[in-house]
Amino acid sequence: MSVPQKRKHIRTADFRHGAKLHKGANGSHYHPHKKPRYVDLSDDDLPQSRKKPEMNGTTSHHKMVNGHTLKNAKSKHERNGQASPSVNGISAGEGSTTKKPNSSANTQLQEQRRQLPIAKGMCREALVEEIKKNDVTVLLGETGSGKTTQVPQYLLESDIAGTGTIAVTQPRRVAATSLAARVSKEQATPLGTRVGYAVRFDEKYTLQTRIKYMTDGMIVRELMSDPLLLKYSVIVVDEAHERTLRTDLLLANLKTIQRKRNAAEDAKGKGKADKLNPLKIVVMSATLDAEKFSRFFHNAKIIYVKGRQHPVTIYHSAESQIDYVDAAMRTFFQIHIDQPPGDVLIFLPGQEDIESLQKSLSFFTTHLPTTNPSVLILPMYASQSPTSNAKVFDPTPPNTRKCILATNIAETSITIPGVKYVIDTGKCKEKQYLARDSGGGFDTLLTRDITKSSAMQRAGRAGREVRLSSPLIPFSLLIKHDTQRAKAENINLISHLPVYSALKTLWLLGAIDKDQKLTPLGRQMALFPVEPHLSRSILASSPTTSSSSSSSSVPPTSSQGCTKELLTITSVISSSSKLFLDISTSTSTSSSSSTASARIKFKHPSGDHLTILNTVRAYDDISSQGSKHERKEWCKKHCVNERALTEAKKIREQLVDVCRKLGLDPELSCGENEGPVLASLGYGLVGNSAFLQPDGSYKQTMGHSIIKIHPGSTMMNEKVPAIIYDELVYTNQIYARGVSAIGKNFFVKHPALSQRQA
DNA sequence: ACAATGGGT
Repeated sequence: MSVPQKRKHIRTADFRHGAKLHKGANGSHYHPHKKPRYVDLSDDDLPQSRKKPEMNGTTSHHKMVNGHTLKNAKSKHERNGQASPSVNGISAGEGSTTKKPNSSANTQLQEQRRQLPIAKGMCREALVEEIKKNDVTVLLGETGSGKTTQVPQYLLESDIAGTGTIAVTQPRRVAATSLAARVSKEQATPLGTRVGYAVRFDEKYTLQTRIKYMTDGMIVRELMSDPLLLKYSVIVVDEAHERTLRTDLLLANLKTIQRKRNAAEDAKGKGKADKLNPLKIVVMSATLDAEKFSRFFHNAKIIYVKGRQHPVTIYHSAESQIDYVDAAMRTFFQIHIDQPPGDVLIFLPGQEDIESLQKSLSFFTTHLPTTNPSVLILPMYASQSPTSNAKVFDPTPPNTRKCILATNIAETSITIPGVKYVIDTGKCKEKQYLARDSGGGFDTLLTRDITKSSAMQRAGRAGREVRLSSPLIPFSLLIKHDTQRAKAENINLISHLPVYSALKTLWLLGAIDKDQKLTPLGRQMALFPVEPHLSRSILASSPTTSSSSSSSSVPPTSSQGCTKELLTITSVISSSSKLFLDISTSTSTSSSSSTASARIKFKHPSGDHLTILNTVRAYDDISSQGSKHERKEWCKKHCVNERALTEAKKIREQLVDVCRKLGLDPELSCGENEGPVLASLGYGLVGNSAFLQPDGSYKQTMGHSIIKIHPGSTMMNEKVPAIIYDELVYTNQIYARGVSAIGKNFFVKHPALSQRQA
């Protein structure tokens, strides 16, 4: 089989997410000119050696010695398993610690556990031994090795965890919940007892829970109330290679926490320190990034675990696919008509593509001869309800082929039973920051090609894969191209720009001071689980706090409190789904007018923010009087998305809790006098402001870009001297979304802006 | 003159 060559991308996100902005748990802070104390985890120092193994990365049959441990990853070639024979065969290690099966289903489950690569040979013993010996262990496990489900159980079944909880962090919600369900079954205990999970708005665990799967964002939140994470005796950071800001932040904090806790343990005998339980850290990664994590933790031991149980056959499309949705559809039918039973998983970049493919698939499947099995199409993406996402795990009905259309939500750590074929469009979406200096100054969400490790992860979801990306681009050419680009744009500068920009925003909001130290205001802001500009707006709505904490960069406070209103508006803005729905079925002209009329009904002359407030107030009126049915009808009639409102309500409850903790009155209301609402929003959105230009467009106050008001805004046809907006979206032009008119005077008074204009 | 949204709290 030929070795497919895959494009190596410069990932802007890696620069943005570089490990440089981290604040240590001890309050240390970022200095742009200082080198970080710890080894840089970002890709800036990407060694040449990494590229070479990657070329072999997609070969389907990795041969790796089971349980083979290497200190500090010195011999990289061994990882490609050149010709090392596998030493399977000795199925030791399952004797004494295995639970007694209590049913035939459980017997089967335990047999499956024993068949996992990680359970074979001496792997389990070696693993437990190493983790016992070392404070930090880096585990490089290939897809399908079983590390995510088994390692926590091994830790539990040995005495490593003591009486504490084992936390296993995941980058995705569905992964955390479905893993907990799976491992619960393997432990033969009800979900939420011995094995549980915690994701936002949904948790199932008790104080007795020993293994807790959770999203990394969740544990980062817990860090604020429990800075040493004393609840946990072992923290397993899974999918560490995903490298988001959160995982980097978590790893940086864990290093500090471990130093404190384990030092206290050493000093215990001398009676110096309080009794702190020591912390074990296990970092699990599916890619060769393991070396970086090892270096970060003072050359922690790296353990390699062999991968998948069944070889994956990868088919590439013969040529580059431009219309990848169409290509995915044609590939699906090739599989459906020619191939034996087995469910299909299709990876697509976003909701829009998923919906469009769903439409065409369901159209064509109804026209198939009845001799074919029927097709059950199941979409899966984060902004869909958890219940709908959970449907993909249901068993496939008889004489049916399940076809799952997923974003990268399904990329890691989930196993969908029955999936035998994966069709990968090779695309994903990612937020990228477009630096001010290159005409931007805002985030973009663009479709791009996936990375090599993503491709491997996706392939790992099944036994067979059809990949629609083109393998024809010569690898060497791309490296050259990337180097040129890096040179042209001055890579070092680029890597720092977003950081500077983020710091500037925080400074503008008063969250950090000139030395980049978190201010008391910033500390309060961080407690709210919303974007900084929104938490700043909430705090501005309470007269007492903003006057007491106001620094020189903050204008005088509004006289009247309006926290109640701000909580409503910011929770709706934070919701992941849109408040107003467009019914874009067949009648395009009439539907757009009906959406418009729905908005006009609640439209507030000042713009979208108070329109949101009007809508929620109207909805609350209806729900307090009417039945559930009437409420639904009302939403339908006014093109209001009830899911956005229910999600906003849950977010609002969280925000209310934070307010109470801070001693703010969440009921503080300005009633019908809505002036203070916009004034408060202005505090947070000061960087998101623009002035009217003679030609009717707007120009950023804090950037050079010309922007237009988004056609979905109530302000679309209005010409006002100045606006604030929630965000910019970049499509053919730069559009401002969530727009309100604001008095020009507010900004003239703002020191940060007047300074700039002077 | 025309609307593009991955993942996480």
